[in-house]
Amino acid sequence: MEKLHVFNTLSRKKEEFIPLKEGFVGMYVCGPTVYGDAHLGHAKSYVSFDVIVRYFRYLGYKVRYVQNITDVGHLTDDADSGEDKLQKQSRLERKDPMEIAEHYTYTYFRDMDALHVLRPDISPRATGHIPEQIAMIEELIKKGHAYEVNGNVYFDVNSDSDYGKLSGRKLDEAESGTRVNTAGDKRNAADFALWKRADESHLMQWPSPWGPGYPGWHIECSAMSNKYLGKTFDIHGGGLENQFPHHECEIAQSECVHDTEFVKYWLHNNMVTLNGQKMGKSLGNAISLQQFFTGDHPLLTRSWKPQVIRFFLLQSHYRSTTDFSETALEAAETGLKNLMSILESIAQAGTPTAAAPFNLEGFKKTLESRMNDDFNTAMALAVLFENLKPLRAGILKGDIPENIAEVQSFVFRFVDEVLGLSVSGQAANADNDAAEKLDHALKLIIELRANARSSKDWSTADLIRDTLAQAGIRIEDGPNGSTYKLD
RNA sequence: GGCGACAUGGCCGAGUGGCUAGGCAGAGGUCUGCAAAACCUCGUACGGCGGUUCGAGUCCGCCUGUCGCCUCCA
Repeated sequence: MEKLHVFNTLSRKKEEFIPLKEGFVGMYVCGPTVYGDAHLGHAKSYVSFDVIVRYFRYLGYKVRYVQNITDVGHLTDDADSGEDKLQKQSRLERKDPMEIAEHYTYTYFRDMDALHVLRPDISPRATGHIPEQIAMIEELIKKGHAYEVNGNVYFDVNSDSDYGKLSGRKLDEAESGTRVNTAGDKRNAADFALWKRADESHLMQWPSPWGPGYPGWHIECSAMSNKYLGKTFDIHGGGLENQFPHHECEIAQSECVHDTEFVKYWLHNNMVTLNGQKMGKSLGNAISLQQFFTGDHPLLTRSWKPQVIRFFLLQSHYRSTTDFSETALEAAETGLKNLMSILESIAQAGTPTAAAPFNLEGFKKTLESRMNDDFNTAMALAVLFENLKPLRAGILKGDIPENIAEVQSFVFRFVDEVLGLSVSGQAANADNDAAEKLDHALKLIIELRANARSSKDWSTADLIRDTLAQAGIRIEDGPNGSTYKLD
C-alpha cells in the first residue's frame, strides 16, 4: 500500500489514515492496572502499539502518545459488588494501595524497557486526575446523561442513542441471558458506574459532590485523554477485550460531554493464548515477563531473552491471536539470531567493489507498503529476510554494492527505530571493559589453537573449541582464520 | 442466548482472485582435518460440502470445530 491504512474497529474496515492535524498524531492506549506483574499478554499489546508509534514517527509524524496507569477503580468482580483490585492486593501484601501501585508501575516500566518498548510521552495516573473526573461527571449529570443514587453516580445508557456503536451491541439484546443481574440502585442494568460511594473501610477515597467515594473505571480514560489530547483525537488503542464495555463506555461519556466525535480510529490488538485459551491474570494462566526472563515458571524449561519475546510477537500480526509455546519461542529465537547475523555481515561489509547497486528504493518501498497495510510486521520481517539474505551472500563473496553505506544506514534505522530490535544487542549490553579483556584472552587462545591445528594436533584444537562452546563461546574456522561468537 | 473472530504444509505464521510469503525444523549437496557458519537444491498446504468465476486459500451460502466479548482483564 502506498498510503498508511489502519483497521478501524468502528467501521470494521481498513481505512486510510488521515490525521486531524497534518503532521501530528494524538494517540491514547489503555495502560495497565498496576496490581501485579505484567505478563506476555501485556507485552503483545504494548509492543504492538510501540511499533505503531515508532512507525508513525518514522513516517515523520509528531506523535503524542498517552498511556494511562490505572491505580484505582477496577473491581475484582461485578461492577457493583466487587472489591477494588488494588485494595485487595494491598490487603494481601499488607501495604498501602499507593505502595502497590508504585511498585507495579515500576515493574511494568522495567519490563517494558527490557522489551524496548518506548515510554509513552505522558503516563497519567487515574488517582492524579480525580478533579478532572469529577468535573466530567458533574457535566454528565447536568446534561441529563447521569444520575446520582445514594452517593453512587451512574451513566444512563438510554440517554445516549449511539451507545453500542463500537461493539455492535444493542441494549435490549444484552438484557436476557447475561450474567448482569445486579441491578442494585441502577435504573437500567446496562448503566455503568461513574462514581462509587465508599464506606470508611475503603482505603482509596476522595471527597466529591456526592460524598466520599472513588471513580468508576471508565471515566479515567475519558477525562485524561481529553486533558492531554483534546475532545477529538486520532487513535485510541487497547486490547480487544476492552472493546466492550470499557471503550464503549468511554465513547458514551466523552461524546455526551463534548457533543463531538471522540476518536477517529479505534485499534484493538488480539490476545495471547496458551493452549488455545486466553492468557489472563484473573484466569490464572498468565506467565509474567519476569518469569520469561528468568525461566522461573512450571510451564517454562528455560529463560527467554526480552528481545526474543519481542521478535516472537512481531512475527504475528497485532490483530491475530498469538499462540504461545516454547517450541514457537525457540523458532523465534533462532530466527532472530539468524537475522542478527545477517545484519552483522552487512554492517561489516568493507568498501564497495564494482558490484551493481542494491535496489534500496524498491526494498524500502516494499517494506513501507507492508507496514502501511495496517502495520504488518510479520510481512515486514519476511521482506527483511527475503532481501537481506541475498545481499549478505553477495557481501560474503566480495560483491559489495556501491551504495552499501546508504543500505546500511537505512537497514539499521528501520530495524532499530521501527521494529525496536537492537542490532548490537549483545555488544551493547556487555560491559565494555570486560568485553575488551575477554577479546584479548580469546585472541590468544585462538592463536594457540591455530598453532595446534597447523601441527595437526586435532585433539588439542577440538578440546579448546568444545570447552569454549560449553562456556557459550563458539569458535568458527574460516578461510581467513578463526573467529568467535558469544551465545 | 446475543455480538464478533478464526480454521493454511512437521511447527509458528503472512496472504490485495491468477505468478515462490517468511521463519523454524527436516533431507541432499558445496566448503572444511572434523565441526560450526555460509552458500546451493528440495515441500505444490490452505477444515468439510456446495456456489459465483475462464480461474478461489482469497468472494457467497451452509455445515463442523476452536476462540474472544457480553463480569475485572492488554
